[in-house]
Amino acid sequence: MITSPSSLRRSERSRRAILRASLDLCTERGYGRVTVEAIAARAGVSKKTIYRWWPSKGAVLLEAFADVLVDATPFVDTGDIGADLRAHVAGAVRVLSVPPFGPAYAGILSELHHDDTLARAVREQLVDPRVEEAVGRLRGAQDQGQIPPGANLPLAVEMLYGPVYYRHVLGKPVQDEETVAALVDHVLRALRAPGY
Amino acid sequence: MITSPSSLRRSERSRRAILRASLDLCTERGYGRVTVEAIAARAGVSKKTIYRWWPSKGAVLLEAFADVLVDATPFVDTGDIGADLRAHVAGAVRVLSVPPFGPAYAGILSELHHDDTLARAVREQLVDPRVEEAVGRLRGAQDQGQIPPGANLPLAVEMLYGPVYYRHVLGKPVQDEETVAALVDHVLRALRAPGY
Amino acid sequence: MITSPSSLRRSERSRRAILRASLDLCTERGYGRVTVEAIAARAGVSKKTIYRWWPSKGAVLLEAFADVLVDATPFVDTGDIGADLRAHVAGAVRVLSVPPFGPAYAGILSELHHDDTLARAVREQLVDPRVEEAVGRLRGAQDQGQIPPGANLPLAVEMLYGPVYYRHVLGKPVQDEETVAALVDHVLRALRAPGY
Amino acid sequence: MITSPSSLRRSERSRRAILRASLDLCTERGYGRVTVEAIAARAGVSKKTIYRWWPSKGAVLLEAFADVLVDATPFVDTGDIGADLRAHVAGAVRVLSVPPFGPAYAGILSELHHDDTLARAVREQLVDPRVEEAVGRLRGAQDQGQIPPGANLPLAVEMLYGPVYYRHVLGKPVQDEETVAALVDHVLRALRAPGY
DNA sequence: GTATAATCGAGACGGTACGTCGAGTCTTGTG
DNA sequence: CACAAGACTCGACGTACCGTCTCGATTATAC
Repeated sequence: MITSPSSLRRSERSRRAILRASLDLCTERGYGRVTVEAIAARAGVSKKTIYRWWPSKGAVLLEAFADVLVDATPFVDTGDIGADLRAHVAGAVRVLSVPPFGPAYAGILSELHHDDTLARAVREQLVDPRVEEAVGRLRGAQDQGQIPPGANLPLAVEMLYGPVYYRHVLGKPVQDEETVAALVDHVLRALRAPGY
Repeated sequence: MITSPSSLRRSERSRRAILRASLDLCTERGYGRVTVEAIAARAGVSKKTIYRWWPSKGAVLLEAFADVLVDATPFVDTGDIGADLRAHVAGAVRVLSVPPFGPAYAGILSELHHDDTLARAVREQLVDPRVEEAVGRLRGAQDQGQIPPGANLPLAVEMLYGPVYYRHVLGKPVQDEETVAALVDHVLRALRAPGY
Repeated sequence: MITSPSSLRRSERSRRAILRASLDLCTERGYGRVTVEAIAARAGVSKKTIYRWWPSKGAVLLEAFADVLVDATPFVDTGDIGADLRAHVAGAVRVLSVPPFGPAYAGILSELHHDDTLARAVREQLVDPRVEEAVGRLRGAQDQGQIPPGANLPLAVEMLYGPVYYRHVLGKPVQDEETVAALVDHVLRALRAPGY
Repeated sequence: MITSPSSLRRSERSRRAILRASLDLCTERGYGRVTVEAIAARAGVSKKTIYRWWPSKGAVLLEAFADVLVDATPFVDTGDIGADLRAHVAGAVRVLSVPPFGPAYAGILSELHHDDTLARAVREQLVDPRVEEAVGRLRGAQDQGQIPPGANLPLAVEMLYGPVYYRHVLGKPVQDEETVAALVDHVLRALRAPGY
C-alpha cells in the first residue's frame, strides 16, 4: 500500500470505517463531492488519522477500489486466447459499470495529472500487473502458434485497454459484452494478419 | 461556444487576455494550480467577467485549447488512407506533447467526471468532429476498395484514439511517430483481415 | 437638493419611479438590503441615471423621505407652548412609526458616519430647520413670559429630540403620545424651575 | 459574549490580535473602511477564525469597545447626585471623543438597524447596564430626599443620554464638560420642579 | 421641421469584499 | 502514543454591488 508510517498500533477498526465511508460517500454524492472532512465525519474518525495513513483522498479510494478490481479481473488460461481476453476485459468493464466503482475510478484517474504519487500507485498496483498478465497470456498463445512470432504484444494490450479508458474518461463507458467481444476480435485479427 | 449571455457588447480585449493568461498559467504552474482568481489577476480582468462568459476554468481552457487542436489535426485525402490517418493522429499527439497543451488537456479531461456541461462540450467540440472526420475518411477508403465493406469503422477509430487517451491519462503520453505508425498499421490490418 | 447637474431635460418620469422604487424596496426588504442596482431594476431605470442625479442611495432615500417628514411636523402657535411642542414632536414620532419611514430614517442615519455630504444634507434639510423652528417657538413663549429669560433654549430642544433619536437608533422607538407628553412636560419644567 | 461555539480550545492569542487589529484599523481608516478581510490580514489570522467566533465585524468592534467604555463610566456614590451623574456622563463623552472610540461607536450604532443580534448585544451589554446604574443612583438620591418621590427616573436617564446619542449620531458630538453639566443640571431641575 | 446634443435604457466592465468551503497542520485530553 | 475532536492558517470559491463606462434609441429644445 501507499501507507507506511510503520505501526502495528494502527486501528483496524478505523481503517475499515474509513474505506467503507469513502465508498459510501462516493455512491451517494459522486467522487467529486467526497472530501476528507466528510470521510472523517462519516467514519467517526479524526482527519488526522486519515492523513496519518494516506496521502490523499485519491489514495484512500484507490485502496478501497483495488481489491474489488483485482477480484473482478482474474486471469486464467483455458487454451482459447480469445475467450480468455474477453473474460478479462469483460470483468473490468463489469466492475466499472457498477456504482460506485465506475465513478470512483474515473475520479481517481482525474487526480493522476496532479498527483504523481497516486499516478505511480495506480500504474504499479492496478494497471501494470493487469497489462503484464495480458501480455503474458498473449505470449503463451504465441508460443502455441495462435499468434505469429514478432507480433507487437504490448501495443495489442494497449489497443485493448485504450478504448475502454477512452470511453470511460469521456463519460460514455463501455457497457455491453458485444463491444468487448468485437474489440478482442479486432485486436487478434490485427495480430494474425499477414505483415509481420 | 459554451458562453451564453449572447452579446455584441462583449469585450474582445478581455476575452483574449483571459485565454492568453489561462494558457500562460497552465504552462507556469500546471493545470491543477490554475485558479480563476489567478487568471483574472493575470489578465487584468475581474472574476465576474470570467464567470459571465464561462461556467468554469475548464471551459476557459477548453476554448483556449480547442483552436490549437483544430489547426493541428487537419484532415486531407491524399489517396493513401494509412498516410492520412498517421498525419491526423500524429497532429494530435504532437500538440499534446508541447507544453502547455498536454497538461492542459489532461486537466480538462480530469474535470469531465464531475462537470457534465464540460464533458458535453469536449465531446461535441473536440472529440466527435474528429471522430466523424476519421470515420468519413475511412468510409472513403472503403468506397475505393481499400477496406472491406462491412468493417466496423467507429470501433476502428476508437482503437486509434483509445490508446492515445489511455496513455495520456496514465501519464505516459505517446510521443513518437513510430508508435503512431504502428497503431495505424494495426488498426488497418484488423480491418483488412479476413473475417468480414 | 443634493442633485444639481443642472438640467431641465431631466426625466420627471424616471425621477418619480426611482423615489417610488426606493421606498417600496425599503418597505419590502429593509433599508440595508436596498441597493442602487435593485432600485434601478425596480424602477426600470439605468444605474447611470441614478448616479447622474444622486451621489448615493442615502441621498435618494433622503429625498423620498424629506417631503413626508416636513408635512408631518408643522409648526403652529396656538398660544400654548406645551401643546405646540407636543404636536410637533408627536408628528415626527408618528412618521417614524409608519413603515417604511422609521426604518428608512434609521438607515439614513446609519450612513451619516461615513458620508459627510449626506450628513450635512440631513442636518441642513431636516434637522436644523426643525430645531430652529422649535427654538423660535420657545423664544416666542419666552417673550410672553411663559419661560424665564436666560433659559438655555437650544439645550431644551436637544433634550426634546435627543431621547427620540436615542430610542430610534437603539431600536426601541418612541411610539406613544404619553411618552411625548411626559418628555415635553419635563423639558418645560426644567426651563421654568428656579435657578436661572 | 456574542460568541457561541463554546470552547476552551479557543486561541486567546488570536482573539487578542483580532480585537487589537480591529481597533487599529478603525483608527487608521474609520469604521466604514474596516473589513473582515483587513482585520484578518492585520491580525495574522484566517477569516474563518473571525467568523467562527463573531457574527459580524460590528460584533468584533463591540467587544473591543465594550471593555473601554465600562472602565470609563464607573459609578460611585459621593452623596452628591449631581456630581455623580456628571462624572458618569462625562466619562462616556470623554471616551467617545478619543479616537478611535467615537467613530467606532458611531459605526456600531449604524449597523443596529439591520443587525438585530448586534442591536440586542449593544443594549444588553452596553446600554441597559449603564441606564440601570444611573436609575439606581437616582433612586438612592430619591431615598435621601434629594429628588421627589414619584419622579419618572427612567425618562430622566433618557433625557440624559438622549442628547449625547443625538449629537453623536448627527456628527456633532458633545465634547465639553459644560454641556454635560448643563444637561445634568436641567434634568435634575426637571425632576425637582413642582408637579409630582 | 429638422438638426443636435444631452438624457435615457441596458448592461458589460474592473474592482473590493463578502461569507463559505476544504485542505492540511497542530493542539488538547482520553483510553 | 494512537486516537476523536476540532481549532487553526491558508487560499480559492462563486456572488453581490459598487461606481464607471460605452452603446444605440429616444427626446426636446434651438436652429
